[in-house]
Amino acid sequence: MSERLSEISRHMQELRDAIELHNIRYYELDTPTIPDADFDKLFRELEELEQRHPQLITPDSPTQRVGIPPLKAFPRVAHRTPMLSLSNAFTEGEVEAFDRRVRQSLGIDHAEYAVEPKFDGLAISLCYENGTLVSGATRGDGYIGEDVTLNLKTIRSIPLGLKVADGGAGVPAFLEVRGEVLMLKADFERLNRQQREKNEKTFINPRNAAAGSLRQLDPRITANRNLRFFAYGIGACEGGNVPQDTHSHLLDYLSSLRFPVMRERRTVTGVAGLLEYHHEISGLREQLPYDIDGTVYKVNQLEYQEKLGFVSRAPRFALAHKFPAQEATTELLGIDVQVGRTGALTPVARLKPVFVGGATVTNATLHNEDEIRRKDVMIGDRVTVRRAGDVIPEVVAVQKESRPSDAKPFVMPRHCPVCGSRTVRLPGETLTRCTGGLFCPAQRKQAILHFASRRAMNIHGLGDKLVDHLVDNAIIRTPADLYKLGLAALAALDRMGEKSAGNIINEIEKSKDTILARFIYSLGIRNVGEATARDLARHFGGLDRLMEADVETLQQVSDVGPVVAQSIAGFFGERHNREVVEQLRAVGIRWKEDAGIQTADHAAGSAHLEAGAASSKIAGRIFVLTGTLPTMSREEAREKIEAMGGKVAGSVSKKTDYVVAGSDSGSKYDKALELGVALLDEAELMRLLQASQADDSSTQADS
DNA sequence: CAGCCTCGAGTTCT
DNA sequence: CTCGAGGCTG
Repeated sequence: MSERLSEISRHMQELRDAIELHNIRYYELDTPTIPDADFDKLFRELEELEQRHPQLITPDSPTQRVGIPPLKAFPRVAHRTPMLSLSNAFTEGEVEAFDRRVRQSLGIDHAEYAVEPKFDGLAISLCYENGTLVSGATRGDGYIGEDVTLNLKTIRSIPLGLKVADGGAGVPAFLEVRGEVLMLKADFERLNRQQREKNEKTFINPRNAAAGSLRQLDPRITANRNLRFFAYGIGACEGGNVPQDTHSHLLDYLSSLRFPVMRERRTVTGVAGLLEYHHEISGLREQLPYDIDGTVYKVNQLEYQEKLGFVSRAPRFALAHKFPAQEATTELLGIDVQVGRTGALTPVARLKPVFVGGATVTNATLHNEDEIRRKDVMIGDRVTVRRAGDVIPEVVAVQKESRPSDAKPFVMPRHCPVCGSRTVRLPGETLTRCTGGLFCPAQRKQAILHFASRRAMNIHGLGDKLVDHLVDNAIIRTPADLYKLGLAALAALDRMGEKSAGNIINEIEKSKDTILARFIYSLGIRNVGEATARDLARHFGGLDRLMEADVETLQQVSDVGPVVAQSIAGFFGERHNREVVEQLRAVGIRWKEDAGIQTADHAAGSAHLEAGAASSKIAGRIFVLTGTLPTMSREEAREKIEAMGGKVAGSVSKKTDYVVAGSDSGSKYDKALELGVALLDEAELMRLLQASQADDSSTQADS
């Protein structure tokens, strides 16, 4: 045995030496002597041996060099001035609104704009000190980017040093140039051809190719990718003869420093000028050598720009006018029917895979029967597909003129495709439902998944594959059964190691400590979501009081009307449900109960409001979160706001007090502008939170 | 009773 | 994110 081991050890040393040799040849001498595939084979063999004999791994093994995620390989750098995103407009109406706001704020009749195409590439920032390029970084989240200086230096159109025409006196002490790195369409095609020949993965579009190329750890690879750079603005600057009057002069200046500046830029006046330019560029789109996704408008006078300032994370003086979402046509291969947690049958279009808006789309929801009828969709049709809101695929329309003669209409099944129970569509409802209830495996699985979901009992690692397996093999039937699972039973499943089985058992155990609101939500009572579950928990304070409440008592809770009350009473009226709840309690799920506030719900609510509102700008106020915040998730922000007694709503209305906007915020941001709701960014929110926390503790200390 | 505001539910892809 | 529908308010 030990002799065999020493033999293996020797072989591993040979592999290590060979790999290192090829590594050096490849990276330093640039003359690889064996094909990449053979190299990979050696590497994999070593990896396998190391996996089997971990005690034989040496610290100098080439396998130890890799495995560091490339993301971490680039140092993070803070931008001197944040790289903000632009507000988007999709319609002419939105562009008109933008121009109106600009004119009103400035008190002028006609605004002049610097306009240019919007490149579909990566925003970067280049820093020059005394005329020398010292660093370059990606946009990142706008505040912190990745330092990719070495890679940027390989881009030939980026000047490494600045030569000022006036003889050198005018070189700025510091200059930050902003622009876009991109790959030309032709270079993208060529690169993909090469990648295919080398049997390496191809890129989806020029933007991804540019991003991938810029983030190579080996600058030599970047150098071979033929990336381009175009400047479009200036961040921070000190000294030099940098123009102070207009944006277009700034671009002329950058051009004089030999930065590539796009040829299609121009200045126009008023909405008419903006729209005409947009139209013109749309027409040119196909012929341009690079991808663009719209046009950018900036108020030309720098003085005006300053006056307009910023809202949240976007300048008020600029707008990105985007082209409409790209559409594509494909074939509708069939319509499947999915069964949801509440038994709702949802028709889903199976499409011949088609590339739209940056992703390959194969499925698209058709929502319900009425939707299918409205769009007159038949199986076998050619359909137009687009990604709505840039994410969710949607069937836009049917090309009726090319409908094949054998196209079949969709018929909502009379029986559930999963359990065979009858399906019903109640009069006045749009949804068709399976009547199988928890007898239906689809509904049972969804119920368990809902129970375990993050916002309910938060059992990490219990995904749909595992639930499928557990339910199909009759290992569990109800959420309560989860808590009776043994380690042995779980580890015995295929593809489930001892370790991951242990992790899940652990997570299940952890979930036993919870709060009443989560528990109520986790039961999956129809029409009772997170918000209602919280209201119920607050009102009743204990589970027994909730379970015993009749329809009338339930309706005393705010936001609970006859329909919701009936759902709740109906749920607890079923013996099966009461049994599951009993089992869950018996198995050790626990939460704190209190007396609740069964009378005068609204009075208690307003007392709460008064207590906070006296000193706080948060308690009782309604917040809406949108976009990606720089340092925390929306979820974290919500918790912080709620901890201070604030309320977080899902949509913006007149009642909204604050909209907290991050980057890439969407329609909610626009709505906030429209309604004149106060906009905050993350930093402002944090300040607000801290201020009211200070108030809170001082008032508490006083009393 | 109408219209507005919220909440619930369902969904896709990387 | 979007749609539908429940609940509240004027």
